[in-house]
Amino acid sequence: MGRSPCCDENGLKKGPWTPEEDHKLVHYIQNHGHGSWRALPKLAGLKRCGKSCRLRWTNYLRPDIKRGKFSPDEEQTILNLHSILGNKWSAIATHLPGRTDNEIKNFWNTHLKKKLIQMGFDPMTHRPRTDFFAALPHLLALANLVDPRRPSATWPLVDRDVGLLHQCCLYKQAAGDHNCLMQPPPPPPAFASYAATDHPNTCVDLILNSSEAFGSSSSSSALLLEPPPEDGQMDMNIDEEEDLRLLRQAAAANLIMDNTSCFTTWFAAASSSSTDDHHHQAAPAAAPAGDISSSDGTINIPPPHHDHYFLAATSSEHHQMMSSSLPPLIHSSSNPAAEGGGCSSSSCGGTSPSCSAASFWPDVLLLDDPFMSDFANN
DNA sequence: AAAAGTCACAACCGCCAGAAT
DNA sequence: TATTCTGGCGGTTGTGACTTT
Repeated sequence: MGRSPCCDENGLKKGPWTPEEDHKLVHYIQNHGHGSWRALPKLAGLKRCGKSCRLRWTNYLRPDIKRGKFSPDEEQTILNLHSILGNKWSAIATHLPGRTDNEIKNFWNTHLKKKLIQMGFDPMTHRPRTDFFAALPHLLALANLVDPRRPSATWPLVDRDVGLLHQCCLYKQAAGDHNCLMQPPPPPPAFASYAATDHPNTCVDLILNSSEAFGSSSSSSALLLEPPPEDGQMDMNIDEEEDLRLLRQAAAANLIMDNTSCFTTWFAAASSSSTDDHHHQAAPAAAPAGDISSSDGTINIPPPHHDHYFLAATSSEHHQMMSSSLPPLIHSSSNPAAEGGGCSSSSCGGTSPSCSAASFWPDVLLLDDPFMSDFANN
């Protein structure tokens, strides 16, 4: 029962609109209204299909369109709405006067999506990403930081790594563990200012505590490592075999951020193939080039103050508890867009999380926005 | 200065739902 | 009821502008 595309007719122009065409279209609609879009081109003297005219008008020529950069408020609104509505650009656009769905969609695809990814969030679910393999190069760099026996130094750090740390905190919060010392660091790109403050959690602290986040703070199977000497002088001559042994031991014991098995797998893989990546030097771990976004690309890490350094182990019971206490991947109840359909099968794949757009943004983001509050209450 | 790469965004395409016939 | 028309939507592409090498 298909019908031919509206632009199949011979002689109809496609491509960019000329100023003359714009003028004809605007002039006609101002005088007559658009009426039937199919009939409009002929009446307005345009060699375009009605659909092209409608898009040109609604996305570009309409007088009430606000052009220019999106304000921070608009950006936040889009993030909030997208976390609930998903890719319902037209629905999102109704809450942003003067902005078209096309404009919002473009802004999302070119800015916000990348921003979320960089922060370690899945842009579709708004939840922390779990595809740790994708971050493997960064995590390999972090592996050097994880080793508390390495001397404090000026370590390069990338925003994405901070995003991963942010994930750790969010997961821990989601797990309902209130006993952890760790508080969520601000996510990047606030990292530069974060690093410049007297925030009690240094990067090393965060990493160490993040192991608690995914294990049990009362775990009896914690793998204790040697604390640094009292004078703060650390052994620079660490035996590589011993180092690798510890790493493998950690992986084998299901350690470190292990609410996803892939991270353990990563850890095992990293430790077994890390002779090139896991140097034992006083020099900082090399971070991927071009990814450093803090002001000078570095962060000063003071000596850790823990009595013991440990890679917290997770008992299988606790591991299970942690997994079950995490928020579900799909919050369909909070996402009418996912429930009500409207996603094409090609883009959503039915039950794909990309269709659910479950919100995992902090509540403050929701409460700040009157619309979001209303939405949440209804 | 030129080539290559990246970004931003206008425009197009195909599909869908509802209205009209 | 079946078919066609129409407007709308979301995904994708093409291309010019800009940046980097």
